[in-house]
Amino acid sequence: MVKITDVARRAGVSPSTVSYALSGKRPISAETRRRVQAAVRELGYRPHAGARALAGSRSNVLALVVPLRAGIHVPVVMRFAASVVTAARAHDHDVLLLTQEEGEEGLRRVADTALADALIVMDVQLRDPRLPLLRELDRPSVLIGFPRESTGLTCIDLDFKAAGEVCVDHLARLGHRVVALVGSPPEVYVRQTAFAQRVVQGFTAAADRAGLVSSVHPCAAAPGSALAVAERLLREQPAPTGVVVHNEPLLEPLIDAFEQLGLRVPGDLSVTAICPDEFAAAVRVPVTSVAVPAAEVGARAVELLMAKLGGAADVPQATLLPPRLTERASTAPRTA
Amino acid sequence: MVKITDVARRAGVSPSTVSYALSGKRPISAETRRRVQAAVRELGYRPHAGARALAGSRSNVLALVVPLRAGIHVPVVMRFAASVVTAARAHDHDVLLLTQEEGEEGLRRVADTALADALIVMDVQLRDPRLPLLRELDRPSVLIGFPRESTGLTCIDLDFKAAGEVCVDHLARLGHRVVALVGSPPEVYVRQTAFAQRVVQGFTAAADRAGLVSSVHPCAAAPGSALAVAERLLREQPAPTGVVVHNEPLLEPLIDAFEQLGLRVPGDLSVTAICPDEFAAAVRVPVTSVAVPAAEVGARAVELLMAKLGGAADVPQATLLPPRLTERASTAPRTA
DNA sequence: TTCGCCCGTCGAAGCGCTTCGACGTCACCT
DNA sequence: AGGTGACGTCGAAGCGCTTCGACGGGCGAA
Repeated sequence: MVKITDVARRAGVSPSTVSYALSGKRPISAETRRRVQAAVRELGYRPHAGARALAGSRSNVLALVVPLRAGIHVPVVMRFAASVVTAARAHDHDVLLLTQEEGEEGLRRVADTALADALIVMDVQLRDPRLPLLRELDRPSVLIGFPRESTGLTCIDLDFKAAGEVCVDHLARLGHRVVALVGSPPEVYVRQTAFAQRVVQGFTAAADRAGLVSSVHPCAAAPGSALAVAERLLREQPAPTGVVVHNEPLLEPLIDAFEQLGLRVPGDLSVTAICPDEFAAAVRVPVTSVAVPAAEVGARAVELLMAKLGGAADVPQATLLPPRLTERASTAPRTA
Repeated sequence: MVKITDVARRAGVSPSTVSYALSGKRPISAETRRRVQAAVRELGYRPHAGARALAGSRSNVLALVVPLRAGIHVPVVMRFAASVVTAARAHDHDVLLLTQEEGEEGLRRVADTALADALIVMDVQLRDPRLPLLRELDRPSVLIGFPRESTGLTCIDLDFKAAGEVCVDHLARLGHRVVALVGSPPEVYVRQTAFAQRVVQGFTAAADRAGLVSSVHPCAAAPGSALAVAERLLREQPAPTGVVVHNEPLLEPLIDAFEQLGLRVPGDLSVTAICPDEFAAAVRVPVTSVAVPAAEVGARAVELLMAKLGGAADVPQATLLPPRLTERASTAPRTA
């Protein structure tokens, strides 16, 4: 293994000079820097992560807690995760993968052992048991999602409440008077998953405000459940003509189910969704949707963390990304 | 931060004794061990990961390369990943998440910096560019998947060739004479992804052996592509009565498409799949399938790695899990 | 009783890096 | 011409842990 002293010898300088030349924490002459870099290249030098972490008290590792649990849609989660990894690498950091099951103990472990020097937590619940821990931990953290009480924490997410509102407003503007929300699986609500709850709030509030009749239908992603919900919706009195879908895996099957029941989308029924754009655009009938900007959220979560690690005092506590609705083929003015 | 000297003082012993008491690498009296453990608990001691890695030249971190690229089904990948994380934790290791894009450079980096002390690589291609690197690296690695030439490497996976054969044999036994394989998206084959190629080999070989007419259809997971493939299959002369699906997201839509075209499953058409059991069982018509045992593969990959890290000399180079076919509702004897 | 050995413990060295204080040199100002 | 910084570099200390060799005391064997 080639170490910093090897590089120093080869470049004809002291180890500390090598360190400074590489970190830029002290001025080093252009000539010396060049020699050091040449030596690094020639020897294939890579600083030892452990040694660096010990001496510098920075591991350059971020811990990411991903929810791999019932009811959450894995491809969406992985979009967030992938963008976190990419952004972290851009800041010369690596990402440690923690699962939800590790829970608070896992967070405490990576923090206390100095394995990671910052944490990113996904799948936040309204009253999340991890919040006290995150507040007291000496390491900075960022939540992707908003708990009920977020003071003292740094949170970022799409404004899901506004997203629910935007969908309803869009349907209302098209003349729809009866709307329904096809939501995430029941267990997601039972757990009080923040983003799911917020969509319901926004959906209901906007419907009330606009004087619409509205209903909410949590919905598992089981086979045939699309058809079941579709039938249930059509039996309602009055029957909805506008539907908001907040359940990625159900989106396509649901539209199929409607058509199977003799309803045309958007002819008889307008559908909007809250999901990543790629999903909405890839459905057979491209769906008007509010984008869940996973890539942006992941990247900005990392930026926030880097700012906190850098000691910035002005890191915003709350970052709510405004919803952006893209009209596609699944919504149309109400007929008759 | 509480360190080993704090624990030592509290327990009335030397730091080295604490270390030995915790690692068990030297005999320590029961009484002393008890006092050390008490001190650890009372002070909430956690060894510093960096210091430990530096002194012990073991980081207790595994690097996992996950493929988040076109054509691969994310939920399946994450099953592997989740089981790797769980198994790693059971061995007191953590998991560093690398994406495919980081490529060879990423592997080399985590190995050379001693960030990780072992590697797990997924999504292996028949002639994978990473193989030379993995062979020369000083750190042990395990591949989930088999390249064409695997000598000098440790690989584990479902025996996909046998899986393809088992599916065909099952259909042949039911009397089907014309079979089709609905495979992964074209780009997966273009990349020479090992498991996809192996299924094709097994499928074709078994069909030839049994004297069946067979055809192979790579198939993207686009909207409406299920219907397109279904139509294409039915237009063939002779038309297949047995179908093997090796494409998770297409499984349910494909069956829907067949029924939409007037074919009953399994009445007119038998369908088998190669996918995790949970997926096959969750389709509207539960599908006879060969299980992709993601949990087992992930766990055993970690076991193999631990054996190699432990210096075991007898770690098997190749572990091919035999296919296990479960009959469900989607296959029946050929009628007429 | 004495010798030798093993068990349990200790002290010290050292893993590879960062960082702090110090020092020499040179340019610039007065 | 001497004083004053700033610049560029060096040496040494130390991050928290593991591990090696050594050592004392107890025991069994001779």
